[in-house]
Amino acid sequence: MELSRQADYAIRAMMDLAEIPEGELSQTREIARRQEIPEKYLPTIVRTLARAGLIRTLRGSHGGISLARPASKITLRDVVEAIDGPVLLNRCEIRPGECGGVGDKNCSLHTFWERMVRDIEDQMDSIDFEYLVSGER
Amino acid sequence: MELSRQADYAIRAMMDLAEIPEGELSQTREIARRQEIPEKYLPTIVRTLARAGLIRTLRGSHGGISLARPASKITLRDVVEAIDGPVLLNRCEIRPGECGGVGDKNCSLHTFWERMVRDIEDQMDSIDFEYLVSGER
DNA sequence: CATGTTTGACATATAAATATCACTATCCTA
DNA sequence: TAGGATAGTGATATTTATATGTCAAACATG
Repeated sequence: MELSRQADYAIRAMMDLAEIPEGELSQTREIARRQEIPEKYLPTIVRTLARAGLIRTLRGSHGGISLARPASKITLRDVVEAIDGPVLLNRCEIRPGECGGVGDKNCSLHTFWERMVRDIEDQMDSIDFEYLVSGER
Repeated sequence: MELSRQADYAIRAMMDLAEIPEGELSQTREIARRQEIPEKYLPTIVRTLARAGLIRTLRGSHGGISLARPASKITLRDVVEAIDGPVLLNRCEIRPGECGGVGDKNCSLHTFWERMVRDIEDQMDSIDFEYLVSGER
């Protein structure tokens, strides 16, 4: 069970953006270099983040990208779900009622995963990028 | 963030085994059919579980597989880690100290992931296959 | 308004996970 | 001890994730 590499890259790019003063732009090439993300790969990730409304982009000379709203208003979960979709889908959850549980009884596994997903979501909801960057909230 | 399909299959196969009386054997083909796991794929997963010491196998006519120890002594974490390895590795954890945190300060992200991994591990430790199958502990 | 710079989009390449196949080793039973 | 049934193993195919490359669109500046 791992976070996808794309999500990891996205989180670090967002942290990089959260470091600079609000409203200023960074170039993806610089972010990639600082965060050790493949230079040619980051644009693909940035596009997804932009479509999800998490960052703003500006083309052209002196263009770049920036957070679409204050770092304190963007959570880890926002970023992870923008990239990977909902947390921890397993087949048991995708098709409720057909849990693969033997017989007709309720699937204990299903119940367990539901609780765990909720916990993970709650924890990721509680972490915003201002905290990640400053260590304070 | 998802569980790998292999781990999902492995968990359901183990639940299937936990349903039958201790010591009796099941055939992988039957397990695959009941749990809707690709028939040709399950042997690959079974092999990993056997090497991890979680199941016993017997070849030949009337052969099959069974849990290597009582279902109450096998946890979800045992199975998930046998298949996928340690939980939730992200690059931040793989290379401590090089968190991609900007500057030299401690990486808040790192701290967060550590806590979350511990929580997930604890939850998966607390669920054994007897509970999963019977709903009781 | 021409030029250089930077992102957007899409096509392609590579790597990893998932799934299948063919063949071998082992075991039970007659 | 021969035959059939079952798992073991490694090779191969397929699908998905990751990464790169190419060119177009937008923008600032002179």
